[in-house]
Amino acid sequence: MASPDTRTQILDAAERLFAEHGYRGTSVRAITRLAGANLAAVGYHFGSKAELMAAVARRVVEPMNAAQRAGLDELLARTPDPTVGDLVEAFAGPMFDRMPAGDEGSARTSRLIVTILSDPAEEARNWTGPAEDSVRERYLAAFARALPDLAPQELRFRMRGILAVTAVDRLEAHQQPSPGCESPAAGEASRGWAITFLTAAMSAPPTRI
Amino acid sequence: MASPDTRTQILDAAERLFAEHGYRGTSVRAITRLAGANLAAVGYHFGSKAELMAAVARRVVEPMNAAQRAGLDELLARTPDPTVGDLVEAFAGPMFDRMPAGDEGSARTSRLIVTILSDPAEEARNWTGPAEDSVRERYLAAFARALPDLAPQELRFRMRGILAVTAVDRLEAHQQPSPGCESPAAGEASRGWAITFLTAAMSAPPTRI
DNA sequence: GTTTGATTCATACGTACGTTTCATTCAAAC
DNA sequence: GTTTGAATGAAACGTACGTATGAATCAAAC
Repeated sequence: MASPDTRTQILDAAERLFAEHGYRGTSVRAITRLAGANLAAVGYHFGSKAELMAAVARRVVEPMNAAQRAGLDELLARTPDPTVGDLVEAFAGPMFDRMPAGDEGSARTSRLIVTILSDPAEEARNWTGPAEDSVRERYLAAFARALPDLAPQELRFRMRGILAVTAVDRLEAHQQPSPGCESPAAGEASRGWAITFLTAAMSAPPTRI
Repeated sequence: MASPDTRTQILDAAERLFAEHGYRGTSVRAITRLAGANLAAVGYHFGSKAELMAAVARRVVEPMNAAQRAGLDELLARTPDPTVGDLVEAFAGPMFDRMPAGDEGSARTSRLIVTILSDPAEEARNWTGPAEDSVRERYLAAFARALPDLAPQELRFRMRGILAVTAVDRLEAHQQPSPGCESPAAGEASRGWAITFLTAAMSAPPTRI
């Protein structure tokens, strides 16, 4: 299908640059330059810049989704009614765990996910498929069982909150080395902080009208 | 200084387009077209696209910061030790409240703030000044008094969480009319949901190592 | 009525972009 | 050794961008 892998090197370079500068802030020329490939290679292997971004997004989002799905499966195999804390851990945990790409790749992955979620480019709406939607719906149902008093709309709001907190934390962790701040330990600790923060938030009693 | 206001019309148009398509996704030509102004007007009134964005950011962020500052002042005037819930309300509330621009302007304002916070463009680092940093530091100190057991780093993480939840909620509220979902009531209710969510999250006991 | 200074206008400049084209390379199949 | 088809390479295409220029406009000051 490919050589020792021009294609993969383009994917790697694109992942890094898209994460750092966004979709519109990254040129095909910069990608191929970093990948050591020819400009036309993007067209040849992916068709267009947008399809390259979709391929990058797929490669990044899929393993995280698989981890979320596996976590929920394990949880439900142990007990039909997991606690809120367990659900938060299974859902948010994978966003903090190391991805196959390695150590620094982890932060970059999360940063890229934020880019995907928040990029105002119109193309961004089609970067992710319906796969992660189905995982989210499953978690939604599980949370609904654990929080029977919560209105569906408020529950949906809170699930968005989980995404927001994890994503934005990873974002700032990556893009701002923090001016005179706590970068070293924070990277390790933020996963725990997030679980604490989000478990308490999800467990809050329903908002009274 | 100006006509009935080419300058203001450019600011309005830029605010809307930057919010919808991001900094890089918005061209000076699109701005001046929407504003009914000439292409060169941006250069004349603001100097450059980047300086225009800075002016837009200033105009949007300043009143929200003022509201946050005023809320904290009022709170501290009433009691030296406000509750966590009061602080959350005073800090997060203004992000949901209507801005002078009017009804739909509110969502757009919040969306723009997200753009400012999350835009990967290098220019974005200089769009906001040190003013809002000082407000955040004051809230940080107030929260620290209300949550004496919390390590400073974890507190800082949680404050980022407030920004994340409010910002991302407004983001999705504006950019996705939600496929078959709860847009109508959600706009009204999300402020309350956010306060509930964030107050519980901020009040969580410290994370055990 | 003329001058003045601020604003608007049409237009051009130089650059960078995404994409396309077509020739070239190169390892494997025959 | 030749053929073949995938892969790479160098270069150009047309378009859009941010910015700059200098003439035209126009209300107010004199």
